[in-house]
Amino acid sequence: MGRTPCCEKMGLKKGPWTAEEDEILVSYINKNGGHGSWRSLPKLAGLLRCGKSCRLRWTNYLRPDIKRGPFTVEEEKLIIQLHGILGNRWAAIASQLPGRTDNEIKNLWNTHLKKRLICMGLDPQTHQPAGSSRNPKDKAHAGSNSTRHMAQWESARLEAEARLSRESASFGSKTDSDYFLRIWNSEVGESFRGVHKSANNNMKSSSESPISVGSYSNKCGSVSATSNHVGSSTFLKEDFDSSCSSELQDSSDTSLQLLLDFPMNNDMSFLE
DNA sequence: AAAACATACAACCGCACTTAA
DNA sequence: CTTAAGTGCGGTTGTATGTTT
Repeated sequence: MGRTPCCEKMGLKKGPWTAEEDEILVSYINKNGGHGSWRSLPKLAGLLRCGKSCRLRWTNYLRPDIKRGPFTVEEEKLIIQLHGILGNRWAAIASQLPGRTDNEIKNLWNTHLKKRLICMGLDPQTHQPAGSSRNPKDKAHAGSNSTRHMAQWESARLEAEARLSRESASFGSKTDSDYFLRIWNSEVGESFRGVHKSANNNMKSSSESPISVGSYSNKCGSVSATSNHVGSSTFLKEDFDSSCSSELQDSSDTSLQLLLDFPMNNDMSFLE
């Protein structure tokens, strides 16, 4: 159907935003209690930018709730975990990291995290050991990782719900279970359930489960325990030695560990 | 000191999806 | 139902900055 350009291209500015432009955009949005129509915003605000550019600048940089500064180790771990589940769905991943934008996460992934996975000998797309899916058949197979994983998710969800109802009277603080349910009920879980739906008919019980999350954590555990060629991948030692072997310090670590250590054989004893 | 190279990140582009007429 | 506008998203590029030679 052929899209028309979002704006007249002639005479509109491109490239980096100036402080003046930022100020105009921010004050316009503040004054009007929102951006309204992005398309008409530049004209109304007096900016020589297209609406798309304004939206991008606002959502990725000027929004007041944006958390700037370096990513924490926990955030990086979470991104890797979520990427294993969701793939390159940056917006969905960003929705689990308050104050972080999809663009920021995408940049982090492309500049740091992807390399780390490669250094660890993992395929950054499938989170499988590199070279394990050279067979073209495996390419199609890779798409079913989440399919195989969904039974575990579903089981874990049911377990968590049951456990939560048991514990709800005695716990006021965050537990593994409620964190799991929070994810399950979030966009991530929603996305996963979407996969579940579409793949439901193809679902077969599988004894082995080389799913992304499970195999990833296992790989990390074994690598950090045995690898002699860590080299530049300090990530392995610093992040995963601590996360895989030391005491968990807080609920977020615990929650992450829940995902990292997701069992590969439907053994849900970790929930007990 | 300067050129070459590498890295990080903001911004752009185009496609896909949603919604309203 | 069809069509086009509006918006969101992911891939990619351009440029500023840092590092190495």
